[in-house]
Amino acid sequence: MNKRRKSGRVTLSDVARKAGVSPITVSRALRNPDMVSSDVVKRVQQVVGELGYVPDPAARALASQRTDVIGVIIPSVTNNVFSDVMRGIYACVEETNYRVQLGNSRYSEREEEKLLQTFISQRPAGLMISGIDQSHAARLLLESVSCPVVQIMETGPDPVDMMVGFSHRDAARTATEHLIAQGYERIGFIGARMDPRTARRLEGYGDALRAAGRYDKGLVRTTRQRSTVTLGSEMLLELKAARPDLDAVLCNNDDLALGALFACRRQGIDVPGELGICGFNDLEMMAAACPSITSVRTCREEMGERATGMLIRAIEGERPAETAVDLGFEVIARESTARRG
Amino acid sequence: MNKRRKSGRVTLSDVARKAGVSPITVSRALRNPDMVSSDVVKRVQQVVGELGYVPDPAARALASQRTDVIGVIIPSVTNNVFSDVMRGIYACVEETNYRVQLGNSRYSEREEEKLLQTFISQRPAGLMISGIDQSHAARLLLESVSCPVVQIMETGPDPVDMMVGFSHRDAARTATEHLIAQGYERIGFIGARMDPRTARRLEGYGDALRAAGRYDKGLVRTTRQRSTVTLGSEMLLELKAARPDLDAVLCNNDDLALGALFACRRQGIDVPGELGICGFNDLEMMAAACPSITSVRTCREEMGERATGMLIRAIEGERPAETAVDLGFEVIARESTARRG
DNA sequence: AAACAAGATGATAGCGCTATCATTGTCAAT
DNA sequence: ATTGACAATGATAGCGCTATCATCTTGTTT
Repeated sequence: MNKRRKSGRVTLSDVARKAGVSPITVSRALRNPDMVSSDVVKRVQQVVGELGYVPDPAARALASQRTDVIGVIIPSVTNNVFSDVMRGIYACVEETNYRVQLGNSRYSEREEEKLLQTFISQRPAGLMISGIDQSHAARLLLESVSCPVVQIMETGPDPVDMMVGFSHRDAARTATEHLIAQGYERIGFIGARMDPRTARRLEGYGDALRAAGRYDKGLVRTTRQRSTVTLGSEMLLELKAARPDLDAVLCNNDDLALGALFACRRQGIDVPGELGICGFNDLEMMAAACPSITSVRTCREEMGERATGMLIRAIEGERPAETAVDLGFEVIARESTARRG
Repeated sequence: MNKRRKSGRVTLSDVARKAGVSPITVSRALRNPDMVSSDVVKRVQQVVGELGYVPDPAARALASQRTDVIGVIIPSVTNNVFSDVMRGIYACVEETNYRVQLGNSRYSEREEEKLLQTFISQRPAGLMISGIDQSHAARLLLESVSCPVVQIMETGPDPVDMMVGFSHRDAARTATEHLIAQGYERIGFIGARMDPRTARRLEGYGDALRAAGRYDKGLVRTTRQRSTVTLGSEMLLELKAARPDLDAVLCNNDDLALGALFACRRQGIDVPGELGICGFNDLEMMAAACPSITSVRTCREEMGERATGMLIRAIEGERPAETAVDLGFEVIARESTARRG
């Protein structure tokens, strides 16, 4: 009777025994093959295959004080914007040995701090966090952590470590300037889920209109509700009812823009003649819509990829020269704002 | 000079020393408080707070042979359908101590097997996998694993362990019958990303039309491309060009349906008069569209929640009575198929 | 031939936790 | 008073891996 636990798992020692070398040599053959003669490496790999050995990540983490985990904290798993970023992250990570651990802060600072705590207790290889508006506590945690960190989605001064994003404020300003250039005069703003990025877009909208001497806060509608297409319809109708002179609207994101478009169709409001509509993010459907919808193209997938690439390079000791990358944006003008076109 | 490694981390022993008890007692106070006197528990918790102790999951995993990880394998992180399911999963998991580890198989069997292998090496507390069409190797892995397993998205005979989903075939059949009942006669099908679930929907479509004596394979268009709104427009136009007598179309999913709607608008095809359109999944935007689009409502979020709940209960030893849950579906009739209504 | 560097391998000792069994103290039953 | 049952706590020994230092080959240098 063996009273000791034992998991029944094939271990390094099993491989070592069968290959006729010591366990530590097997470890080296698998992790640092160039420290071991090439025929030993070959023999070890053969035995690994025969026995179906799979390393135990927990044991490795405990012994070496490090893991292959890249912790990613985003505020929403549902939002299209983040799922595009995730796609970029997975695309980049999948050809490496790193694993992604996803945390969902649900737009809550408390939740974010808790997640950070949990992640850090796992000694992650790297951390990725969305936004630049961490709470003080979260910021301290991030600064004290010993692994590389990338902030994504935005650019800003004073990165914790690295940063990949673009300026939401500039993007919204440019989009608003586009509406002005198209000859629209009373340009509204509708925004849902007012997170810090959305707030900065609203600022950019304000910048452009103030510069043109046309800012009117009665044309702005925001809500904390989660943004949906239906909500876009409702908000547009509400704004239009309150301000019948409204002749264009900058939407906080594409869902709202699509909702606004449908509302117009339903009410017989001509787009772009009677009302111009501009979205934000340029989801794929914007081009397909009828009329097609002007939007601000942002490189979401690329953002995930670049951030992951930088993180992995930093983990492996090659700190990139440029630690803050601005991926920019582009206003894609389409039918929905083609008043003079 | 201490040559031993040491991570600088606060450990159980530090807490034990300060609280004046043995490490194992601290462990018990935290994991099984009812095995320890209540004042010791209180004292330990106090010290944990003062020292900021956070348990090391790797050490725990190694010593106890188990983790709090729930492995989830889905084919796509971008697809709206899965992100709704994910939302349900996270909603359920976030109030527990389990963690989700997400794996993205990208619709590849190889990838799925690899992920399964990786997950299993981590001794997960439970596994969730989408679909019922695992490869033989994956099936063997799942059957040999010692933790509970839930298959989601579909129902079918012969679950590995537990199952939560609905019948895609029945759903598509019912949707097709709805089109027939609305008086449509030449009903087409457009489908992208032909995964097993999509294939079963196509079968359901065929079932209904064959039963009505109206099946015509020339009315079916499928592609392996990933589905997008733009693709929906293209496929509809192509099908309509090839078969001008087409008077309704069942779309494999809502993106395609939306694309089809936009294409009709662009071509001046009247919906629902000249063409009926039915989607699948009932994404939120279907109700907001103009005309609103008929679709098959599926309980994606609930599916994630139920599956996670069942998994956690099984992990904790309470095997649910019902191991295969059919969540059903509902055809939501809207304007896009209201030819007689 | 002696001395040494570099390369390959091994022995040892943990990483931070928990399973297991052993010990102690307490109280009711005999 | 003696016994046993039970509750609370502790001592010990790993879980499967790798960091560290030690040893043993080689080939190279003078």
